[in-house]
Amino acid sequence: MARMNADRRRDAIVNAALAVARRKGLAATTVRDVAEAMGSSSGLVHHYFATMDDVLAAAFERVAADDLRRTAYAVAAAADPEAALVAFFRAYAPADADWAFQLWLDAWAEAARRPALRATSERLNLAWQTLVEGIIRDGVQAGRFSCPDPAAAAWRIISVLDGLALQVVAHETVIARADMVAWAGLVAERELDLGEGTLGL
Amino acid sequence: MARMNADRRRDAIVNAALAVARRKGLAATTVRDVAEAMGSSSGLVHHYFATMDDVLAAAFERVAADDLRRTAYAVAAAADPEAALVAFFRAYAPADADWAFQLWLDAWAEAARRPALRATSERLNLAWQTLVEGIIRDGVQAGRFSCPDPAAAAWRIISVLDGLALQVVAHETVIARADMVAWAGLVAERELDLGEGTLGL
DNA sequence: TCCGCTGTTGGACACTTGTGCAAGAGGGTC
DNA sequence: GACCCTCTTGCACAAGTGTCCAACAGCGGA
Repeated sequence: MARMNADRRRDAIVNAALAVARRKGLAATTVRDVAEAMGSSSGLVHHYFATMDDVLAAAFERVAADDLRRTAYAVAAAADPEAALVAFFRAYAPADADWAFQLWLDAWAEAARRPALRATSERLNLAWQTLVEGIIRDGVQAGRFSCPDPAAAAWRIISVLDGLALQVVAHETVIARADMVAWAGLVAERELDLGEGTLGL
Repeated sequence: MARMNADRRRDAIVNAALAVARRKGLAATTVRDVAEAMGSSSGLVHHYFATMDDVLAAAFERVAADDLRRTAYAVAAAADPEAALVAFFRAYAPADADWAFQLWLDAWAEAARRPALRATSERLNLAWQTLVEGIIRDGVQAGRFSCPDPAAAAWRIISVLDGLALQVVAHETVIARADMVAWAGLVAERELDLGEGTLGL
């Protein structure tokens, strides 16, 4: 294997772990899988990460933080608070991202057994909530939304989305993909005292 | 080990699996764990269940179906639709049932890798939704609730609950346990066109 | 050209996993 | 007492797990 400096190699490991996790899920990803995907030896993985928990946490962080950044960017580019909210919903549930949400499912379940993964998913969940809370506060300040408790409203909006997405990804057939976003949008409209259908989701 | 007939032994295995899953989670429960908890050999487990997937599915089913029965009973005993809804919320989130919800987390995540577990969690999720939908329909018929789409409303109510519970169990600190029920109750009040605080959750 | 640093190897280690199976034991029936 | 059916054992099997480490290789600087 070609030599790399520490930073590049760490990156390569995380990328390889992600490629495997995408196929098998976070919980089923092993050191040897990662090494093989990278085309190197398994010892190399442990040269950079003390435990497998750390590898998985880093891989999960890469996806979730990227998604968050992408979404925050789309939100920031929106013309008004309503558009920002719509941008959030659209970015949250891209049609082909079942595997990414499966990563969340694995992270939440494995949190009980893997401390590093748990810390990462907690941090990122908080960051997503903060993003939504920010959208709401902006809308309230601009006089477009009415919401007595933006923090709580943000948690509720995120939670319906998570709860619905969970059904879509884990059970596929029970809820239609389109309903997921539409229904979460409806909850958001009620939270912010918008007319039903205002967001057009 | 004392001899048992097929039914009793199957029961004993499921109970043992549950005792282990309660401590370690569904995903981390092994054949040998189950055998040890039962005080027997590991071969015995496979005499009754073809695969480990089947054991876990049966164990999960025992808890989730019991909870459902208990909740359905409390709901049926309620004096009016509002009380039925409150009974549902109370039964859904007992203070000491973090381990039970961790089972759900494991089931959802493992659904991608274990067909039997997936089928079971799908079936039970649908049953829970049906229960809530029934409460709503009864309330609408009695003229106490107003709800244009009981099926969708039921999914939304269950999903907020799941999404919030998930944060409580996986991350513990980010959401207060009391807020979980109160917030889900608020969403339900809006779904059914009840005055805010009507349910008193 | 040689040296030393550091990235990299490949396998050892000690377990653990689900599964399959020949052999044995218990209890009821004749 | 003998028989048989069924429950039960205990281990073999092959594969896989995370972790660790002595040895090696390649590159930059002297």
